[in-house]
Amino acid sequence: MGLDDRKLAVLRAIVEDYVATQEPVGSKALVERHQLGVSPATVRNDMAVLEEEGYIRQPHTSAGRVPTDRGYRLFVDRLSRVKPLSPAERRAIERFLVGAVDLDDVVHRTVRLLAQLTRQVAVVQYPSLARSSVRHLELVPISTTRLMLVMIADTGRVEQRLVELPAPVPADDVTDLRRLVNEKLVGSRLSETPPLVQALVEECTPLLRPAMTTLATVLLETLVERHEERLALAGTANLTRGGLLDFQGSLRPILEALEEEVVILKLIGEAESSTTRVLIGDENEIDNLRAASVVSTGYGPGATVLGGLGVLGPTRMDYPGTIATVRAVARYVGELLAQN
Amino acid sequence: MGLDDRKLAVLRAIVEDYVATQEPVGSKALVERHQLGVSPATVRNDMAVLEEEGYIRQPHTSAGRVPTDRGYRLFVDRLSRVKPLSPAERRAIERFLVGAVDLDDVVHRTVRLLAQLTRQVAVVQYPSLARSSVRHLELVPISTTRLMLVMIADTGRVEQRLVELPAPVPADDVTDLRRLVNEKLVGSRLSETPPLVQALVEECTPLLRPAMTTLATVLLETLVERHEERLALAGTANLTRGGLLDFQGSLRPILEALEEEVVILKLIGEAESSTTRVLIGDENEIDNLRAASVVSTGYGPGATVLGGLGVLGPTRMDYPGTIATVRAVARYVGELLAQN
DNA sequence: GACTGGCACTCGTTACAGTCGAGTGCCAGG
DNA sequence: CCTGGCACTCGACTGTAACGAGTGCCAGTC
Repeated sequence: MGLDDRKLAVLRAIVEDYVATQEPVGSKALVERHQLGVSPATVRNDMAVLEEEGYIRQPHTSAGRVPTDRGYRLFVDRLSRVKPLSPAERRAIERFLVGAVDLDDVVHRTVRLLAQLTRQVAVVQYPSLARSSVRHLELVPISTTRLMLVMIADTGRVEQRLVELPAPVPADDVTDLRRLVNEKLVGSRLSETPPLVQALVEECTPLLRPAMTTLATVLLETLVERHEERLALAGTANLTRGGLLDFQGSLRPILEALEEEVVILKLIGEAESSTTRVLIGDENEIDNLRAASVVSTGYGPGATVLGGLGVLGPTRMDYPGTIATVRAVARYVGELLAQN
Repeated sequence: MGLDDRKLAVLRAIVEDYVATQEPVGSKALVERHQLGVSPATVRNDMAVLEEEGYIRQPHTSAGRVPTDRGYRLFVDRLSRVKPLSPAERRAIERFLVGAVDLDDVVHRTVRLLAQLTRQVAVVQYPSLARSSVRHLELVPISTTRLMLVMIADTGRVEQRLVELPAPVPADDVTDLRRLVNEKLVGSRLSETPPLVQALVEECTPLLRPAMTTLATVLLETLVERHEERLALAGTANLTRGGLLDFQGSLRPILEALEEEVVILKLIGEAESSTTRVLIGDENEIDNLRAASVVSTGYGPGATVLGGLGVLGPTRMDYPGTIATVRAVARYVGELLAQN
């Protein structure tokens, strides 16, 4: 039941035309626009087979064909090659990312750039804390019983947290605490800190013990448990392109899903290696996104993955172009962070 | 030309019914649902006057009447009184905001709460830097020629910025720099820092002068010029309620405006006093938001205003309820920040 | 003078019938 | 295996008619 080359060519043509025109494509139009070298009737036969196999479907009898999720999948896997970016796009990327002053700035610029280039909704995860290491810990006394804990990660990410001490702690002791936590934790990956923090408490002088214990709790909470992965979003207005035909008429579920940061993080944050992932319609595990496709990849300096980024759009999207753009942007951001 | 009491009552009834049903309201339905004590014909005459004066209009001949922006304005100014919140709502607010661990958390919880209670798009500005004062400045050496500057404001806001030094600076000098900037700047409002920073450079020992100069530049940039006002957004999915009838059919312009943080900040950040502002449709200066209304207010501990918050929705919204909720949330957040 | 009941009128909505045409499936022939 | 031809389907569009909510106006009443 294998599909011969011509049937694949027909499928490719259908996907390309449908993506371009947003209208069901018929056999006649197909042979006119592509050099298939056969007649419409032949194409119709091929279409019948493709439909039987579930790669395309008819919205109604006597309408043209539309790719199914499965059809897009086949297209992405076997029928398309990644388009190289145009020089203009490359320049746009560089121009956009140059001059970012801090991490926030980098992330914001990236997400806007991605939205603009793909004309879709873009998402960028901040460099994951779990994959960062500690560059410096700072303790700032707010009052005698309150400290502000500031953690600076090697990615430039800064996290802060208020620590309520069980009893007043003099300034000198704060200095000691600061020295201790820095000596022990600086340089280690956040995912590896729990035992180190534990050790800190145990090795600590009795005098500092109570304060260190609370501090340790907050540290563990902030750095490990409360995996506070942040993300930035842009381009939601692009959802309205294609006038409600995409997304089966309602943006509601999409917008809802986009507000659930946790959900989105799961989606793009799973990238362990830096391979590009494409999730098409149904393949998506989140119900609200069954009408959408997601193209995502990991980014980071060299081969390390610090976080994920990607775009979300209608299943009817320009996959080759989108994939190329997502990859390119991820690579540039990776390089940028490497200079850090 | 004055509108007598009954005409005002008719207008109020029209606004209330239209907001509730989202359908043009006719004279018959009006007398049935409200105790106006007159016949439909009389109401029709009143309506004719109201229409002449521009408070209501007919979508088409032989349809009911719909309030105009001007009608809503009159309603808000003179015909409605702020609804007290239900105990359930008060409890919701408290429950939602209790347990926030840091400023980010407070802001995020607030914006979600506001979106949920009003069922509209909510926006919360982070406590404005310009109105905060410096609690502590930290300098973390990254390399011999790079420092991470971390500024902690009294509102709990933390800003960081990379400083590229013109020449290597030994650790001891960094300590000196840290001491100097803290001595001079801690406690002062950010808007008042420029002369202080200037003085710092001038009074500085020749040895530290070059480093201090660069540091000063970054300080001024970060703290003053680059008024980096941040904001949080939630509830965009609520725009889709009312099925595209609101916002004259297209969410596009609204979503676009919401992505322009600068624009939104202008909108809600202008609150100098903590009075509630209501902008209805056309009154809005941003073209993209001509089909929407904005209810905003300032918040902060006591009478000081640290930032703004508000909601955005269709002109056809429950103004009394929304205003009450926005005010209540702002008050709670203010109290929360006062405990800080 | 203000209100009311009655009535003709408007116009959007809905239903239904008819036409058009894109696109199909199938079949007989090359 | 491919092709041209043909009958068929069914959505999109058009035109007509009936319906009804809602109005404006007017003459009559308190």
